[in-house]
This record gives sequence, structure tokens and C-alpha cells, in this order.
Amino acid sequence: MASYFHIPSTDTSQAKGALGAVGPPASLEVLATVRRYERGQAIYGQDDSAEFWYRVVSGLLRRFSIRPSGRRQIVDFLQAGDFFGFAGGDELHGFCVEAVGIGTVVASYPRGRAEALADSDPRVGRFIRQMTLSAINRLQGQIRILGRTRAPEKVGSFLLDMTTRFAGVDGARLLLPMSRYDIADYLSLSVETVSRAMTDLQDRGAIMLAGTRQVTIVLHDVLDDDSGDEPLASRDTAARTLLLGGGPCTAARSSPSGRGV
Amino acid sequence: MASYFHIPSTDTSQAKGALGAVGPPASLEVLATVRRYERGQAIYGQDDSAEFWYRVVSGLLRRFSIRPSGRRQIVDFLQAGDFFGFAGGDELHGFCVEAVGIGTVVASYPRGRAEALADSDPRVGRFIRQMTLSAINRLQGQIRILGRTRAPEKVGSFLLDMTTRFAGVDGARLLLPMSRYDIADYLSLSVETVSRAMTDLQDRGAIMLAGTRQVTIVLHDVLDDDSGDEPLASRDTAARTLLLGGGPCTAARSSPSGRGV
DNA sequence: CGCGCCATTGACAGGTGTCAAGAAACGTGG
DNA sequence: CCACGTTTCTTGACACCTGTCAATGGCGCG
Repeated sequence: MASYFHIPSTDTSQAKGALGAVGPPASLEVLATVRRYERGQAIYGQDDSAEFWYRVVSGLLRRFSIRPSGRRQIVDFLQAGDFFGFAGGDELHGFCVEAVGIGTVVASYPRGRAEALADSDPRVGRFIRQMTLSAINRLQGQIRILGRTRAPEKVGSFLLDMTTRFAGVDGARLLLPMSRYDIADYLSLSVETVSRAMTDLQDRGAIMLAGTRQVTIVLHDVLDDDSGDEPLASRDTAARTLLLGGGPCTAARSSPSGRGV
Repeated sequence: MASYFHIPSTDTSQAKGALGAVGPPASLEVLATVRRYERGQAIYGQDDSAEFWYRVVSGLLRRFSIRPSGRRQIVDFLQAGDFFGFAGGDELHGFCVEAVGIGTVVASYPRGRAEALADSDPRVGRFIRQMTLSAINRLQGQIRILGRTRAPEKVGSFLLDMTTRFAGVDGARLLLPMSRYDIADYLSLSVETVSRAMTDLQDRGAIMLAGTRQVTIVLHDVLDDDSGDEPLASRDTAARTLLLGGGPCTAARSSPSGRGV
């Protein structure tokens, strides 16, 4: 974290998914402006115009929106290498992006020039498509998690998902970069329920907690398990799918890898 | 629905969001192969290889995955003009796609040739980026909905979201193209709870039901309301955001338009 | 008419949000 | 170094909501 304003190459000290490993093309990178953000500082706001694309150089960001009720819903956690800010056509973002910790560095790209570059340089276009696809994968992963019905399952699959993105040297140990409040707003749970789910998973021997942020995964299958022991939920739906659906959609999958659209 | 196998242009008889209105470039369209699917028939399965991109010509599809417990989770509803099937880099989809109703027509594009075309033809590349962005918008919309805590709110925001996508001639009337079971698996609720939420919204005067599929929106703000009357949820979180967050993220938004990344 | 499928409603147990209190971790200043 | 305030995290009690199980009615179709 020494040089803040130079060498905007991605910090790959953290383990990353297979996709985001490759950096942006040099022709795109010359457009970059790099800036450092403090804890809680906003990169952009909910009603700001989408004039830039962004890339996380190092640190962690949260993308969220505030509901009329005051509830904060976190839609995405962004780490080194992740792109964000490419809006859906009209001018507004619709979301806020904030730095979670201190020393978060973000590169920004002028939207118009970046899009023009994507037209002229196939590598840039392909890269942008890759970035949007990894964004889609992250969103689908969160939908998978939000789709679980009970809190320990949500927290469990969240931890597994984080392991694939924020894992330390050995795969089982995980250093959570965000607070319980962030996790709660990401999973649409109350902080108390997140806390209870953590201790529940620990009591069941699925994880081990060292302090509040360090988690060691012990039993993967318990975290991934969405069958509340015996009762396999939604028998009706499953049965209907088996009868009507046909095809290979009936087979259950074991490993959760959010791919494809 | 007369000509099944020719003129694969998008059926725009249904109202669409602003983005998907423009059709695919002609250079991409020459690669298309069009096919018709019956009710419940699979376009591809969970572990099929992602050799094609697809576009919905007419009808409705559901994209989902089956959990080990047997629960079906619907990740996306796809209608005329929507693209799908561009996987996240590796070879598998990870999801199933099925036709919801009868007479669903889908165009498929060989993946390799379509990607090559995206490199050589900027219009195709831009179009693909547009399609991925609208996919992102759909996913973010679902995350917003799944983030709500109580069933009537989920169903209410779901109905509003569907109105923007499946609205009839006048904006308030909505003809649901999917069953209660589909809605339940989309919102991660039980069918009974969806049904109860519908009647609850009707009792409160927010909607009017004519039969089971036709819904008339009466009070938008009730459907969009996520504050359970008085108690504004997560005071802690909101207060913390107000104090720490800073920036324009504190302002609440009224209209739910899922834009931006 | 009988038979699936879909939709609705009721009863009940279990899980989660809320409110409240207390413990632990962290930063700051003395 | 310790005291102190703030923030974060955990745990408990209780009301409410949702999933489950069960029963019923509507609807299309052979």
C-alpha cells in the first residue's frame, strides 16, 4: 500500500476467481485516473451521473442502495480487479459505492472514451465483456445466497462464497474484510441473526471462529447444505419439475459455482 | 404466433423496457437458428456445455437451478428480446432454461462465431454489451426484490417489476404469464405465502385480482413500501450510514429503476 | 364425470425481527 | 500504561411472520 498514485495495476495479493485474474489492456489503462479513498468514503452516490467506469485497484468496496425505510441493501462487494460503474444505458447509477476499509484505491475511466476504445480495440471490447460477465456471476451468486430460506444457510453459503474470493494462503482460512453489519445488509438479515447464525455454525462444528473476523471452514457440506436435515423442501415443486420439466435439470449439483447466464 | 420458423425478429408486441427495444444487428442475425419449444421443455440443462448464445423471439422462459434439497430457484424470467446463455468463461451453464408456456420461440447463435463477430463488428460488440447490461439490470432487480424481508413486500415489488416488463396496453393492468409456483420459486417463498400475500395486498386495496393471472395495480406506493407502517427498520444501520457514510447516499429514492452497476 | 393441476385458506410449530442489555474490540487522550 | 468513549459483537426474551401439513374449491381436459 505504499505508492498510492502510480502503477495502477491490479493488486493480486488476494486470491481471485479464475476470471478476473487477467488485467485490463494497456490501451484502456492509459485512460485511468487513480485515487485513494478513506473508510466509508463514497466513490459515487445513488443519483450521480454515470460518467465513469471504475476498477478496484486494492481494498474493498460495497455497492448498495438505501430504501425509503432507511434500510441499506448491499448489492455487491467489490475487490481488487473488479469493474463497476457501467450503467445500464441511462445516465444514473442507482446505487452508491463506498470504501469499506481504509486505503482503498480505485481507478476511473472516462465513459465515452472507454466505450469508443471498446469499439476500436477488440481486446478492450472482449475485456469489457469479461468484466460484465464476472459482474453477472457475482450477482447470480448473491441471488443464490439470498434464495436460501434460513439464516444459517445464508451465512454458510456466504462464507463459502467469500472463501472463493477472499481466501488467505490456505483455502480453509478466511479473513472477513467486512463487519457483521455489512454481512447483515448483504444477506438481508438483522445483525443479531447473523451473529446467532455464526455461533450456530460454530456449535455444529461447521466453522471455527478466531476473534470476529477470522473464520476457518471445517465442514464444507454443512455450509452448503440447504436441506434442513430431513425434510426436503418444496416437494410439490420438485415433483412437478421431475414430471414436467424433463431433461437434465432434474439432477442436483454438488459444488456451487455461479457460472453462465 | 403464426410463423414459427421464419423472420426471427423480436416480437415486440409486449411492452419492453427502454433497453431491449432495439434488435440485434443483421450481421449477427444471419447466424441464428430458430426453434420452437413446448411448455416445460428445456432449452438447455444445468450441466450442458455453453456452445450457444440464445435470444427469446417470443414467449417466456425461466432460468433456474435445482438445489440438492430438491428446491427449485428461479433466477430469471426471460421474454422476447432477452439474451441468455453467454456463460462466464468456462464451459458450463450452471443453470437450466425452460419454456414457461407453449409456443415459445428461441433463436440460437454459435458461440464461437458470435464472439468472433463481436470482435470484428463494433455494432455486434456494442449490442452484446447492451444485452449483458440488461441482464445485469434484471438480476439487480431481483436482488432488490429478494432483499425485502416480508412476503407482501416481495410480492408487491415483484408485481411492480413485472408491470414494467409485461404490462398490457394500459400501464396498470398486468397479465401474469407464470404460475404461483413460478412466482414462489422466484421470490424464495412457499406457494401458500405467495397466495396469502396476494390476498393481503388485495384486502389492503393495493391491487385488484381478476381471476388468478390478471392483476390491476391500484396503489403503487403500497406495493413499493418496505416500511412496515411505522417502524423504520434497521435504525442502527441507517443511523450509522447517515453518520459515517456521508455523500448523497443518504437520500432515499422513490422510484425503483434498477440501473447501473 | 373423473382426473390432474392450480389456487386458496386454516392450524400449528419453528425461525427471525425487534427491543434490550451486556461483553468485547478499538481508538483516543490523559 | 491505563482510563474512557465509541463501535462492534453477542446473547436473551418475546411477538410476529413464514413454512409445513392438511383440506377445499376452481379450472381445463380427456
